[in-house]
Amino acid sequence: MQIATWNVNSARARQGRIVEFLQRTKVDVLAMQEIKCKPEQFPYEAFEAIGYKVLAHGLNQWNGVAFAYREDLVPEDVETSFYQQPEFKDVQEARAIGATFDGVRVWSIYVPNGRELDDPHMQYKLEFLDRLAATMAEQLEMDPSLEIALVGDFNVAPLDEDVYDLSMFETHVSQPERDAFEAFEQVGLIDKVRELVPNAYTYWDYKELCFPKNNGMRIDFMLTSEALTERITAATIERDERKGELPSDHVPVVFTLG
DNA sequence: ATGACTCGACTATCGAGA
Repeated sequence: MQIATWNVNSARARQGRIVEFLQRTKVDVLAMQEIKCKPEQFPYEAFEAIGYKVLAHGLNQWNGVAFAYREDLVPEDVETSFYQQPEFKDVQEARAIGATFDGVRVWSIYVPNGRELDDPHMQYKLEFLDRLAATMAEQLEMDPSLEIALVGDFNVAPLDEDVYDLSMFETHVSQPERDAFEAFEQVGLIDKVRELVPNAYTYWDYKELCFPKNNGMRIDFMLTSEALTERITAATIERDERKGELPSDHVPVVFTLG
């Protein structure tokens, strides 16, 4: 079984590339972020034509998360938010969708952008990360044998090497954001992909030739509970997906289970 | 060697992304 995560930056604009990726890799489950549409606007036909079904959660043209999964799989216990997921201005945004595939609990997560260190969105981001870690901790305390994959765009660069030039950044690398990210490790969610694919970026801004200059960031992660981590046999970061026509600014991250 | 952001929204600038 293969699971992937990809911030696609619009499911409609990217449908051709997403379908080609699925045909090429044949991943079983693809967790998407930034689908930028409502469920009724999702381009289901292109996915169904190649044997994939879709679960989408989106409120408007912002955010939005989804799963594409092989049509023989049956998603169970679908949730479109996590327990006490924070709101911004009384709106619970479409930033989380969870479903169990073949016994693996997969969450597609799009962590809010904090914008600036003193922006209200930064407090929202930190609360979002805190609540998410607390929810995962509660579930793993009840059953440490759970196979959980918490994947998506975390909008945090945990290590200095995860950005091309530390002096260019204030957000994504701040200590509060890094502390909030480290909480996942403390509750038992492990970044096995980093061990298998060190020194790689997952995002390059569209602006200022960032990709040709390799001015990137590592902000997309696949965190796994201990039971699931033990099953991971391989991982890739699909850097070539940043090339060519109409790329997303993020690339897919993939792991394989034995 | 060059390039020099993209998407979706009340289609025309603008918010959002990081």
